[in-house]
Amino acid sequence: MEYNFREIEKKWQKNWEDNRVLRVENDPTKPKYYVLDMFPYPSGAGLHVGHPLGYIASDIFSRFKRLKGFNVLHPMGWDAFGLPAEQYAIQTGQHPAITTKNNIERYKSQMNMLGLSYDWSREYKTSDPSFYKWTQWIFLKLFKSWYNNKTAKAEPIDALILQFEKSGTSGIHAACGEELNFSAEDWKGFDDKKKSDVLFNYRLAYLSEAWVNWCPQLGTVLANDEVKDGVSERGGYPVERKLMPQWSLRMTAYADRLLNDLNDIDWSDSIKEAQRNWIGRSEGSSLMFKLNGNSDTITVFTTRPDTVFGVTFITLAPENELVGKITTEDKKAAVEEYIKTSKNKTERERQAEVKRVSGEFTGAYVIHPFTGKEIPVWVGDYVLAGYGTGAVMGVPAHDSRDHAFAKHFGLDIPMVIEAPEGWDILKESYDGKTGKCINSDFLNGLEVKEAIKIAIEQIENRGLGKGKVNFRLRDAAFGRQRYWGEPIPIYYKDGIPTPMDESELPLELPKIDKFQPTETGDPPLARATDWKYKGKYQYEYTTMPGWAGSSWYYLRYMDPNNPNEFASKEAIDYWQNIDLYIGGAEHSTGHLLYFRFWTKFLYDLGLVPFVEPAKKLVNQGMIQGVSSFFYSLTLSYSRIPDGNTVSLPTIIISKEFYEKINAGNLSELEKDNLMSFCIEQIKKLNPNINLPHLISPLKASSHRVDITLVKDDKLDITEFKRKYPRDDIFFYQIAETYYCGHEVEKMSKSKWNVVTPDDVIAQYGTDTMRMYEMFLGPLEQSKPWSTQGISGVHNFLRKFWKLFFNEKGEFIVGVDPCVDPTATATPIGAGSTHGSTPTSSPTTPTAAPTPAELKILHKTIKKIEEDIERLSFNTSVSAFMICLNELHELKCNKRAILEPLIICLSPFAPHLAEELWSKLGHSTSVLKASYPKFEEKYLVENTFSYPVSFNGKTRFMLELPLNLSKEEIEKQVLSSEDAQKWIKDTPVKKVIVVPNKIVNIVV
RNA sequence: GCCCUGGUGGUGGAAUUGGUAGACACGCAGGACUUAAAAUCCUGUAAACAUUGCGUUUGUGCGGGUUCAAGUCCCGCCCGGGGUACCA
Repeated sequence: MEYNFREIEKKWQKNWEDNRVLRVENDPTKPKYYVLDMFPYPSGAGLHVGHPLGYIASDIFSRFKRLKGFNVLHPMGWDAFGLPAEQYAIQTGQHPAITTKNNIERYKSQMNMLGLSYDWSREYKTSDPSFYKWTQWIFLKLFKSWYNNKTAKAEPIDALILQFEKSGTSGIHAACGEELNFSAEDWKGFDDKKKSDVLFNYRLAYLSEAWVNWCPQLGTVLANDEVKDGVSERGGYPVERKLMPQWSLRMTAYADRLLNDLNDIDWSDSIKEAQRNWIGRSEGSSLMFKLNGNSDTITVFTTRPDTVFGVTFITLAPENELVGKITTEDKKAAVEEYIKTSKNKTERERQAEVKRVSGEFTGAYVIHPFTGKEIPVWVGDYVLAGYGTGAVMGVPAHDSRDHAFAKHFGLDIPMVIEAPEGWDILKESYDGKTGKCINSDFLNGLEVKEAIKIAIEQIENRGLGKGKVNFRLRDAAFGRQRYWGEPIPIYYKDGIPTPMDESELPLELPKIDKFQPTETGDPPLARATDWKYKGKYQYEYTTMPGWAGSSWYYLRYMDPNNPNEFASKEAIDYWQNIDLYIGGAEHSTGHLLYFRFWTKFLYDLGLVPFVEPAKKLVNQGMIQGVSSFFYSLTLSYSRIPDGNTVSLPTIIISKEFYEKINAGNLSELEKDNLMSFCIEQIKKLNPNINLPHLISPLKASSHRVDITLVKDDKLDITEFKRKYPRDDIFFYQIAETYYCGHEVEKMSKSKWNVVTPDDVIAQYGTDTMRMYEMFLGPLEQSKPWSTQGISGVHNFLRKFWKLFFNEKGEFIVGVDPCVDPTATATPIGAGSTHGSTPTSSPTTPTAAPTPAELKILHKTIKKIEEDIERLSFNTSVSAFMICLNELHELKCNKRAILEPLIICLSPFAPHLAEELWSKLGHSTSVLKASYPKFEEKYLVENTFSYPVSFNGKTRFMLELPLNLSKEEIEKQVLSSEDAQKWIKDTPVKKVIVVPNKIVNIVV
């Protein structure tokens, strides 16, 4: 009987669905295991072969954990709010909900085709009001909380208000926008609006005037992690800085915990490192500089207070509000001009100009707090408004940026830390953190590390500032001027942002006629007519960003249909946090930070009993596409005297020609031939034209071609011509085969290099696809997609299948009543031969297994288990192949061996396993079986084949009993014939014996 | 620039704690079966030299080092991939 994967796979996918075998109950009697894939944003393109890599891995892992007796939660849902569907809506008018729904259907059918064991009864999408009700609910909790630095946790804002009423800000140590100081009386005197403004300084979800990343083309604000290289991550549109009222989440309050707790989770070093860098903790000190002849002060943040005697200027960020205040009359025009031009720069321009120094002197001076010297104050856009205090002390000798600035404007560069011998401080700053202080008064002679400590002490003693920690991490911009997101449950009453009551949630997205901003520049939600709180008050028009729902979605799977809570306490207590989380590395600083932040917040509120959402995180590598290219001449003409237009032919040339042309290596002869060919074709296309004047030098360009037209770099010219039926395409000097060039790139529709799992599955089946993706290499490694080698995996499955059949195609592995190593979960129904009828066979498949066979089996059981546990799926596929090769050699088809093997294989090739399992007479799914127990006794050997090496080079093998002592081994080895041959007359200096490993003889 | 990764046959990759480098698979070559092909099965396959056979030497990006022993550890470089970008 042939291995008919098409039939088998269809049959079992239907069976799993019909019998709801993949359903998971919250069953406290069983140990839990939570395996989660990062849920996808369902784009219109569907899944390509890169997507399933992680899904298959997590599926194998889940199925394995089930076999090991765990109650496994392995759900899937949809990150359904987002920009692409809305952009599409703007272009076509199709409601994003419809686009999203269609895309989800496609994704889901593809996932089912992959045999993924999701419990679809727990599915949801973040755009369901029943889901985003709880996203809004968490937002309200954030709104109603502040962060108490004393207790290091979020606390109710009401408690803070009580404190204000009692004692004002005194004794309060809060995470806030700016340090405020007011008394209880002051507080009581504030009107409602003022109180609201003050509280926004403390709330974890707050509204403020803030510098934001504004993307005019998308018409919205973006978070830092949504901006890459100064352009939007989605769409690649320019981003500029803009000051506007803005909802933000006070994530900076959690910076320390987000950093420290990284130590306790099993995530890859690279992700942890990326997060550490993103959070960017730096220790230093604040330091005040008094303005000369003025009561104002400038406070800077520095990590190098040891260099304070090397300060020769102060630089303020252009956005710093002190600039306007301190600039002297004569400098005003120039400074204002400078601020204006720097403000108008997009982020991209600003970044591109990093190397170019710019700035302007304000005319103001400060007094150096230790030397009393006058120090000029400058403005420069290398100083960022959003970091530290938006002001730096310029120490040109020991900071490369200050150095560039000082050099450009001719400021002093005095050395205060001893640089290594021969260092030219005028040429390059010495930024190193070792050396002794010089020219530094009380710091002289101290090492940098010690000097930093002393300097901070002095600064604090003199009341000039204090030791401080700064973070690069910014508060997360939370509002989007967009339609397709969760509405923010806030309305405006007398101009005061007021939260809705939790009982009034969800606040549903209103219907609107168009998805663009209004004519007056308001977000699309302003188009909703009669959309007012209690018919009276205007709602907030911005919506939440794409990452809002994904910051807590993993909790909803635990109790997805609960109308009363985001998830019940019982469900959360049972499932706890994610045991294994798999997804792409592109989320390392966005999603994964927000997701950790929200978890910590929910923990502070006592809503979840853990501080980290995912214990273990694995990033699957990207599967890249291989794009194909063809090459053509770029033809151009000199002006044609009679002014007629000319039709240009497309002349396709070989890769060699393309390279030669671009390198300018074409010989005169080649050039002439090519020219006359071109002229000939041009004449064909333009019969009435006199000789056109081709311009040399020749130019050539490359073009992507759909990879479905290319196989092994060979272009299918017939297909190509059929697809592009034009009479102006000519192949130059190409007779039969055209060899395309290729390049490895990201797999994407626009690059014509997409391979879908559908194609692969149609040809080889799901089980082959699953195993092949795993066989490609380590899960975390990126690799280009190639089907070279897929036949090896396919052959393996066919060979495995054939083990169960004789030459006549009859199923020959019978029911053997005496051996059932799988035991516990599924006793074999006595005599019930469900499926096909076992027949007797000359190979006696019911006979007892031999020690050799048992050894093969148990070696495999052990290896597969170990490999799955460390997510090394590629080596487990090899292990199966080795096992099969060995069984094949022994012509083994005994049930006692094959039945447990089916279980081992079932996480990888679940359909094939189910089919064989049922043919063996089982009436329940192999999903309900138990992973076979590994028995050490079958692997025990009494001899070991020692590799014997001389000076580290292996020369021969020697089989020796295991129970020999080191000395005996040495004796045996040295007296062996082979060893004597190698030793000859040279004296043996030393013999190293590592029992059961190796023998090394030094001569 | 900085941080993180990786670099092993013709190809994908294996070697888990310093202990037989190249498992497994693809590809290729040869053979069996076949009228023939496909499929299947068997054999070989790191390179160089030698070849009648035994073999010998080299070899995990490059250069050093530690060690009885290095793909694995240390130092200095080169190259690819990813992240980040004036963070004071």
